[in-house]
Amino acid sequence: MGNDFYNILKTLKLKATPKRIAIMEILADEPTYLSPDEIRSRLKGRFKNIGLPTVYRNLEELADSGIIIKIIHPDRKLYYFYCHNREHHHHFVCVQCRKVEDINFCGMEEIKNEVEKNLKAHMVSHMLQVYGFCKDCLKKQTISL
Amino acid sequence: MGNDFYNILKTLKLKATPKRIAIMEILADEPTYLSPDEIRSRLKGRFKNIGLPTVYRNLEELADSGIIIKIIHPDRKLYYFYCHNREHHHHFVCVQCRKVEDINFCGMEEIKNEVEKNLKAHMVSHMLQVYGFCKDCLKKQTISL
DNA sequence: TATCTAAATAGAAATGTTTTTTATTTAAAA
DNA sequence: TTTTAAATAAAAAACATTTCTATTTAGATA
Ligand SMILES: [Mn+2]
Ligand SMILES: [Mn+2]
Ligand SMILES: [Zn+2]
Ligand SMILES: [Zn+2]
Repeated sequence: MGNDFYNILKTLKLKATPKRIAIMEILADEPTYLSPDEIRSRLKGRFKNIGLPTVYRNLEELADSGIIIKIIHPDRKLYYFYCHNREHHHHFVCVQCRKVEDINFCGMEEIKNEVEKNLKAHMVSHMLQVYGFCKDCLKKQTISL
Repeated sequence: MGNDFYNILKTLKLKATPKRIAIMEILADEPTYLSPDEIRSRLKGRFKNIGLPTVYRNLEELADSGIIIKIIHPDRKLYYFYCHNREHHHHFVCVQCRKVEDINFCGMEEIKNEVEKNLKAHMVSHMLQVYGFCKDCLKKQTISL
């Protein structure tokens, strides 16, 4: 039965509203990251009325709960992506076609060690993201490196 | 003579305007990251007229040239910081007092390997940032971890 | 199944950072 | 000095994101 978003939302103690489920379905079907407004456009095909604040609020909640991820983009806008990999990992983001791919290297141990032993600080979170051109975009030869 | 910002700007092929130099001096004197508007407030003490677009433009140019760094903050606002360390490195950012400290671990080799060998992609840039509470803020005991 | 309540929502309005525009000024090269 | 491209101030605009509030709804409970 594929992705059981209803039960995922239950587990997260969020009401399984049709719009919330639709947002997850849309993201899970999409191989690229999407902006809140693009997500709303897709929702318009399924719902007569849909408010942009609802989209923003749900995306924030779902990202906070960890079921979707927020892409930190150089253009400083918000983008979201559904990642099936439930392990801690990071992402390679293609700045041309918006593809997102897993990076299984993190270095968290070394970072944590540096922060806690050297700086005597407490690490709350870390972010690592890699930007570039993916395999397919390189093939298309539209980029001069 | 300390920091020779005039010549640094010359090297970067940027005009050494008084405001540009002042922005660099302000940042170099500051142990924390500053917002564009905070930088403008400090500039107001030195210049009668100073436009916010000028501050934004200069910060962007200086960050692009690599002489100052842009802090990617969870609050999604822009912050800038003058870092004296000219080696490639990353930062620990205290979300309470805004202190910035160097992290000398990067993992770029492993990341590059993963991106180029596994994903067959081309890496343009990467960002790594660590958020937390610094040593001093931990001492003040105002945080419950 | 009907009732209830906190959570979720639409729609409109506000927010506020960042960017654009244009006329003017200035750094620094010639 | 003269010249010119770069930098600037000021005002306006852009525009993504958030706030507000009345209404609706999911899902618990009787
Ligand atoms: Mn992933
Ligand atoms: Mn540094
Ligand atoms: Zn990690
Ligand atoms: Zn690095």
